[in-house]
Amino acid sequence: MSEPSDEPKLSDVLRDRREKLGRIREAGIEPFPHEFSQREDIAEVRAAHEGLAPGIETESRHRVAGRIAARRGHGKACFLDLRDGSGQIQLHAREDLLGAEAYELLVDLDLGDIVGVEGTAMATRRGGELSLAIDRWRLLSKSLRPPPDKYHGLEDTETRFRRRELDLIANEDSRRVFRIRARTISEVRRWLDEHGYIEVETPVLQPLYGGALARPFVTHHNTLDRDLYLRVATELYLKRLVVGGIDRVYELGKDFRNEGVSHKHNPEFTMLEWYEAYSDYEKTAHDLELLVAEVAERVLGTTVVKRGEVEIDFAPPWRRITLREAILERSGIDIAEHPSREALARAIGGEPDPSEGWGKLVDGLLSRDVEPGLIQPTFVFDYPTELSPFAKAHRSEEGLVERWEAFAGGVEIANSFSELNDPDEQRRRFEQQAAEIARGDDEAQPYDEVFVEALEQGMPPTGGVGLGIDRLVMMLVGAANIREVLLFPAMRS
RNA sequence: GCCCCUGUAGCUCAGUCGGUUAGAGCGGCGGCCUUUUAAGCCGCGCGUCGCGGGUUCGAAUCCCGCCGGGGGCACCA
Repeated sequence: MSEPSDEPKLSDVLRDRREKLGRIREAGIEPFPHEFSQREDIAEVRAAHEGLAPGIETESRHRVAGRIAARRGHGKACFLDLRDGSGQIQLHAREDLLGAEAYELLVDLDLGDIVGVEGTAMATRRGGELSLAIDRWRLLSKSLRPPPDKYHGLEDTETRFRRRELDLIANEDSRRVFRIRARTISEVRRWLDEHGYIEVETPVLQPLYGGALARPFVTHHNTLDRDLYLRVATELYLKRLVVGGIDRVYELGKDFRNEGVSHKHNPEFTMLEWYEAYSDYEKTAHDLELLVAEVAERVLGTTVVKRGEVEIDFAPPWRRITLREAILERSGIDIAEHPSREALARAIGGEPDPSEGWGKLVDGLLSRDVEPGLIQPTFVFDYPTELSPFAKAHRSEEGLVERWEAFAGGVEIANSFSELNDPDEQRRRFEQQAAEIARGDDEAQPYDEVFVEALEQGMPPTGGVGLGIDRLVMMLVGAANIREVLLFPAMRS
């Protein structure tokens, strides 16, 4: 659908618009003028005349601009729907107000053309719809391609995702999703800023990747003649900043993981990570439920969101359960009774993949049996050490680390731990990861000496959180697919 | 990577036990209409039936391959 403009055979629709453009130029009208200043947002005009009684014609003049979304002609008058970024308003165009020539040119416009108009506010007699009775107008940009169907909108998913501009033109639902996304990100920032966190930017291109169990994208720096990785997480750099004395730090940006796409995965996605010194995973859990509830309240006006038929309430406190209990509850398997890889594999019943250690098997139980059932916001606490190379050992449970993951709508939305700050223990964890790599796990962590040395410098006890922004937005808008909340999601091609 | 489904006009879709010239609504074009609301009325179909090959007297329809999309599996803190 992205053929060049000199395609050999234009459809009649396209040809007609080209011809119309020619006629406009011949008439001495510039179809792409430079500006249309001193206009009001359509939403402001609407607000100024809310509740105007049917049949009333005011003297109140307004100047607005936007795209023509629909037209209903009546001979020597017509109605146009004009939409800008703030909203939509009806225009009443009458030949007696505009003059014959201006009226004819207006009627000759196409749906999708962008115009600026001036007129007085009125409400129609029967419907009482607020309208502008226009007496001046000007073409601001000629549209050479037809807009999507004005009633059905644009439904083809491929076109909606590949040509998001058409989706935004056609579908109010889509416009709403991305307004909510923007407000969500801004409210998350505001919450962190107000709680004393410093926002930072760390490298996206990294000589060594780390901070998450994931495969990276590899790229190449030409003049340095070396491979670099696109970050899979911001974790290790942010903790170095905590070592540096930034006690409350966060970064909100893209991570990249070389993985397949699914309804909850996109190769590049927006992640928030924050770290608070002198804190632990109990505190971060409390902060997360507070943050999400406050953001939902500010963005949506409620902590309750609908997801299909189900209502999810983000008001704290969220349910808390240990990983062991969660798995026992959903699968009947008590992982504590099967401490070896072989025993657990036997309990599950499948033949274990040689690249899967005990931790991976536990992880499999979690994502297959537990995660889909966690609809109301839930913290799952206390994970196997093997799965969490950067989390601190549990203060009382052998073999576990102080880590939780938060789930809602059957999807993981956040992850947190009491950060490991013992450099020697961190070294041992990296060695464990090396063993996983040797076993064939290509998502294990490469050894990062600079990071360990940073810990040797001394890092205070710290709580850290990663919150998946796309997934949070999915929850807030009730989307079942991550692509609905990404403007330009990854597509096969 | 595997399995299933799918691709028809600018948009939304019908048509597929193989059979005349491929249809509808919206949009577009021409005409009527000065308070409509998916405005209405009259007339006009604007098309590489995803692409390539095959079977057949005849293919949108059946077969094979390719490309795009969707769903599921796998993968994925």
